[in-house]
Amino acid sequence: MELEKRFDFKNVDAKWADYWVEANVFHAEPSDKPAYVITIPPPNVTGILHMGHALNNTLQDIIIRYKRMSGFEVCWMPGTDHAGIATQNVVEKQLAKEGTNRHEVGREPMLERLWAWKQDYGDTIINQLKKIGASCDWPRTAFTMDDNYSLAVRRVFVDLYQKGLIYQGERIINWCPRCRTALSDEESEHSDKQGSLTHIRYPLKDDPDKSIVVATTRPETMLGDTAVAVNPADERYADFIGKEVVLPLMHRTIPIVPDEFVDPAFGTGAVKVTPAHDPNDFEMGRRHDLPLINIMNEDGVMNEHAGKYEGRDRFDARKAVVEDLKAKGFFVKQEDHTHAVGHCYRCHSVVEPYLSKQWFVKMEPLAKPAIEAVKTGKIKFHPARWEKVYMNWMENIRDWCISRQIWWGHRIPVWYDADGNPFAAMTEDEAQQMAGTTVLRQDEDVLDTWFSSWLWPFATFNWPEDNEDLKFFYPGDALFTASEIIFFWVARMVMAGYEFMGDLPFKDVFIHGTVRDAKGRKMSKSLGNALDPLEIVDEYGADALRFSLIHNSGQDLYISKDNFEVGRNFANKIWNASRLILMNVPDEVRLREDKSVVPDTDDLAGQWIISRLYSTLKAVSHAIENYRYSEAENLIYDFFWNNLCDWYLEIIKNQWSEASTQKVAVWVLEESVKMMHPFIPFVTEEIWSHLNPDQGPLCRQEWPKMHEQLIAPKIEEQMQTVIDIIVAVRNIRATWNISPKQGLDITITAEERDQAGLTENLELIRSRANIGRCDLTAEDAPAQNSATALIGRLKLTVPLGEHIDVDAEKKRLTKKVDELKRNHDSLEKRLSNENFLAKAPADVVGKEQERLQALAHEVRELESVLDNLG
RNA sequence: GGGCGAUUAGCUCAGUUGGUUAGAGCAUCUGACUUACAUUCAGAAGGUCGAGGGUUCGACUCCUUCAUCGCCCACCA
Repeated sequence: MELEKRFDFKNVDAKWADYWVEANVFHAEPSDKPAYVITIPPPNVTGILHMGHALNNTLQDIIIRYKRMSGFEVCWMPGTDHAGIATQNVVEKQLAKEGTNRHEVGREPMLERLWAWKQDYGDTIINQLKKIGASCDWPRTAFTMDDNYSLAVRRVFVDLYQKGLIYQGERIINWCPRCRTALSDEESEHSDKQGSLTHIRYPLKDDPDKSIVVATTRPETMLGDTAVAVNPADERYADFIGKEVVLPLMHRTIPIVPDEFVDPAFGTGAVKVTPAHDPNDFEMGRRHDLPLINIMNEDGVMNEHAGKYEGRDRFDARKAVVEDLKAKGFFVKQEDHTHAVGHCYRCHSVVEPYLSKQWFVKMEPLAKPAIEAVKTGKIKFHPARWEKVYMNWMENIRDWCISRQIWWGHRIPVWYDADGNPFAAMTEDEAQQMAGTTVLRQDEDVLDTWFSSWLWPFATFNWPEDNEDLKFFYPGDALFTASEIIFFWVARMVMAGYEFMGDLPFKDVFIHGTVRDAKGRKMSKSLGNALDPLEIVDEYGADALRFSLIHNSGQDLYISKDNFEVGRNFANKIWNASRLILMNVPDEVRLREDKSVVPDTDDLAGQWIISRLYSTLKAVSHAIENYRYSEAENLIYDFFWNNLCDWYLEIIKNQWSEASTQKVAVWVLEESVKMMHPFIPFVTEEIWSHLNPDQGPLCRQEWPKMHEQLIAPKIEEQMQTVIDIIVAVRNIRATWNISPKQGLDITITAEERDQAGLTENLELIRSRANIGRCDLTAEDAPAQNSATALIGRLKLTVPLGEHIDVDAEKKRLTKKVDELKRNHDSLEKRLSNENFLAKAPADVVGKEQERLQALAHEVRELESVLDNLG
């Protein structure tokens, strides 16, 4: 059996990406195995795979493949989210190109277009996930607007409505004038903007010479003012309270009211009150029974209540109002002012606080068990600090505005009769029965996209239907995500889980970093700095993409193209090492009967590599269980490359004819590809198919069985000494410019107790370091014209004749001795410190004493060598 | 205005209850056409662990102050 000379990752990637899906190897059904379920953030149907997805899905796939191999019935539910506003925006852009808009097209035809769009592009990201090897349960692929899912959404709405947790109310909400819909607080992203604070004079009605000056960041809203407020304790304005001012430009008379909310220290200490356009003003308006004047249309254009400004866009009106105030002498001044401005999280338009009738969910009761779950440790965040972020939000939770004035989504299951009485029901029939009439009108609005996302962990298993899947796969185990959607999604899933399933949706929440470019900027299409994962797959391979991402994953990842070479090189290394082994191991050994038996070997290198294999396996399993993937990868990399390839495969180069060598080599390779598979699935799957054509795919094999007793510290130590000696010889060659081809004689000076272990391995040292004679002696070796190296208690002496420059060697050794002396002296000082002796634990002191002796020994040795060098 | 995180080799990152000689990969330098791999092999060099102070026998690790960068939250117009 031979592998192709060149590792063609493109073929391998395509072959297995297809096979895994077609053979349906990732499908899970309720069974007698324990379940392991992860909750994947369903990507938007608008999405194409970006680096963040690639990282997120790789992390998930590692644990999933690991758990699958470890005997769990693993379910990773794939799917997409309808992403209401985002998707509608995309299709609206198409319409705009055609010179029309959704209002011209009409609701039903627009929905048809949206569905058609979903049909055409909805699978894009799913197909891309397949290419990077995400081992999802593909036949279960879900969509948040599937029929059964929609049923769950309505069930939840009606249920919460009946419990009194959903209500309708007229409030100031975040309004996106571009999308023409309400947004939740979370959907309005605040960022600091350099703006200005405009000071405006409002003259008193009875005494126009006197006036009160207010300050505002949104001058145009003055058109809707219905009062001015001052703090009742503010002496400056004591006389003004109860009086009236004339609103400039509008010539309306409005009262001056006292309100505790006003901070005398800010601005002028007097606030214009615009109840229809500011949440605080709205509250003040309620307290003082002020009228609400809405001056703006849904698209941000001034309406008939804005007087002569009607028909002008809000920012346009802002300028005009300021100009007119200046012209009429009401303008006082404008000063720079930085403040946070809300932006639509989908289209980035400036969000307008807007008075509107919307549906809300009362969140406090839902938050209670969700807080409890994290407090008691039933749900854990990794890293744990994110718990604080979650808690802070949960404990200060505010009601959730869930209605959206768009068409793409779950239509609110509420019907109104002729008098406007609402009936929340699963179907129109049901509503008709409740209403006692067939003349009903359904609410025009749809639900926030997250109102369906938060049901994902159980709605995807056909809740509310009671079924085996749901019983078996709920609750789930882990969730992996970036921090951005902790509030949007993670927190709400926990609440929904407790409210509707009576149990948490997952136990571990793993928050990973954000992928940034080499300069630390977020990768984004608009910046043009985004690396396309599929391009990387094409150029470096899917394994390289995965391996390199994890290799670089600390907090946030700073990624540039070169970073993917690590993964590509490693995959190539795996390929070639496998090729070497497959070339040298006969079929009867490779296909042997006793596949489960660890081969016996009595040579040091064989025992060593097996010991290293199991040391690594143990550490890797442990690291994966603790979500320390980059650590696991380093362990694997170090083992495979530095132990297996650089030493073991080199050592056995001339002993391939031995049966035990063949067995060890093929065993180590088999166990290695299993161990590496979660991280680097494509190349390992391919190699496995050559190693074991008849045992089914590697992804369904069992995780290597641990053999604790084969971890042999003594063997590893012995081998390490051998390695150190060989490295020392190579080092001497490099220092004195002696070709590896030129044989050398060496003498190893060792105490009696160290000789036994060495004698058996001299042959190994000789062949690896190209040594002619290798003497092992307890006597001191002659140092004339020789290079010297110390390896622990051993001394290596290499006579070099004319190759050596004695003065240079003296200089080199002197430098070393000085360094050793420095260490020795500081150690000695520490060991003579009574405090240290008294307070440090005995084993630390003991270790230090041993080390001091060793150092003293080394210093003596080198000094004597220096004396005798000649 | 609050809260959080980061700062370790030229670059990207490790460093698990404080234990002394701080580790990788890439890049750099030197050498190698060795029949698995030049996406390779052998060797080397490179760090007062952001700054100051403190706790301790001992600090990259714990506390504190500061600096720089980044993130999140917040209805001060």
